[in-house]
Amino acid sequence: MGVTQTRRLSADDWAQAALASIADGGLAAVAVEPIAARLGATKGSFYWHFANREALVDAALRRWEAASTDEVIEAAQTEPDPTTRLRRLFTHVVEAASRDRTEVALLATADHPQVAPVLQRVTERRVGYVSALFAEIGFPPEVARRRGVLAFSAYLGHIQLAHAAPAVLPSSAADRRAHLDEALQALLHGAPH
Amino acid sequence: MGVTQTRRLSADDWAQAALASIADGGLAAVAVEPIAARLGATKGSFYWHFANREALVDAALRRWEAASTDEVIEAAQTEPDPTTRLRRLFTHVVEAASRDRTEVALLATADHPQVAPVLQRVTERRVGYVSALFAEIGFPPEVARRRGVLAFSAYLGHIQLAHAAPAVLPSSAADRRAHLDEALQALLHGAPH
DNA sequence: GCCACACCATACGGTAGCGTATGGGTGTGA
DNA sequence: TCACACCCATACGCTACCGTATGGTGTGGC
Repeated sequence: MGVTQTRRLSADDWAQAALASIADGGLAAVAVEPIAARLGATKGSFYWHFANREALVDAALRRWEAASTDEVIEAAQTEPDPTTRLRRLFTHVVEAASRDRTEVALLATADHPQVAPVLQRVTERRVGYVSALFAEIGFPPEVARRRGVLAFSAYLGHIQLAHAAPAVLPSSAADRRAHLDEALQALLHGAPH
Repeated sequence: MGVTQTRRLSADDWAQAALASIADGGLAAVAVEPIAARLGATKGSFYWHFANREALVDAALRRWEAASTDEVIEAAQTEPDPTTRLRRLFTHVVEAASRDRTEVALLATADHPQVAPVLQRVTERRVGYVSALFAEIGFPPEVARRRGVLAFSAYLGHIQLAHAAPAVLPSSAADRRAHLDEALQALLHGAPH
């Protein structure tokens, strides 16, 4: 009984806890002692599993990169029509970002030498995916690419707004829907049918 | 002669240096001792002008808020046509953000209790301005607002991309122009003439 | 020419975090 | 059951920073 678990910890437990710390406190919140306390352990445990803090950050980022690539695939793969797939992707990904703040938190430390390459890879994959979607809809490659970058920019800016100044975003469900319609209409204008 | 200046420092000198630190190291870089070293002074000077670090951060943010409101006004006020004004605003503000990283840096600490209200005010003002521009172009108020929010989202996302994954953005001047055209075309589609 | 005050340097104590050293406990295979 | 690898706690030194205490210096007003 009792809350304290006598179970031993694995390296993965630490990585998971580190990722959770990133999500709600940014990269700076990945601190060995606080996380140890959160896990009900001490640094002694940590330094057995990892060489140093850098290795922990690396493990957490590896975890995030893997998860964030799986996620995109899972999102809307069932939907045959690419246009509705784009809409579903948008709604899903915006909602996901408001639940899980990891992406915004990592964006906040895009400069960091360990974060930068991960963020670049994930971003390029995502932009590539959205661009492919526009191509599938029927836009010529260069246009599709530009629309894809624009769509991803709008997404990034949106989650940033939701985080920094939610008051400017529509609050009611109806307004949010109208906003999404407006955005999709703009991004898809001139689409071949 | 010599580099070392015997001049005394003002509170404003400190605020300016703090803002510069934010620009190239984020809020965490606002540390008394490093800035003192950078100014060729010591903490003794600082704690004469300010009560503590919090007051310094406050002064720096105040400076930024003032500067960032003046800036928008100055940008494109001479241009009579609102559509070209929008285009000029876009190009100006994107280029400004790549020179001066303060906005991205502050966005990275949008959670911070001192930063949050400043960021909200500035964001609301800017979104309001762009929305007004769309209204002036001829869109009905609700549509103009949505287009304004969308345009600002695209802007935010763009400068974020330029910072975190510049490889996905167009590199040549011609491609950048094509990208801007595409974005404006999307944002302005269905505009009354 | 001197005094007072604005301005600043130096020295100190305190905190949070990183990393190391060292020893103790615990399970498991021989 | 004994040894040894595995896992962890405690204690320590180190660094970077915040804030305070205290004394020193230059300069304007008289």
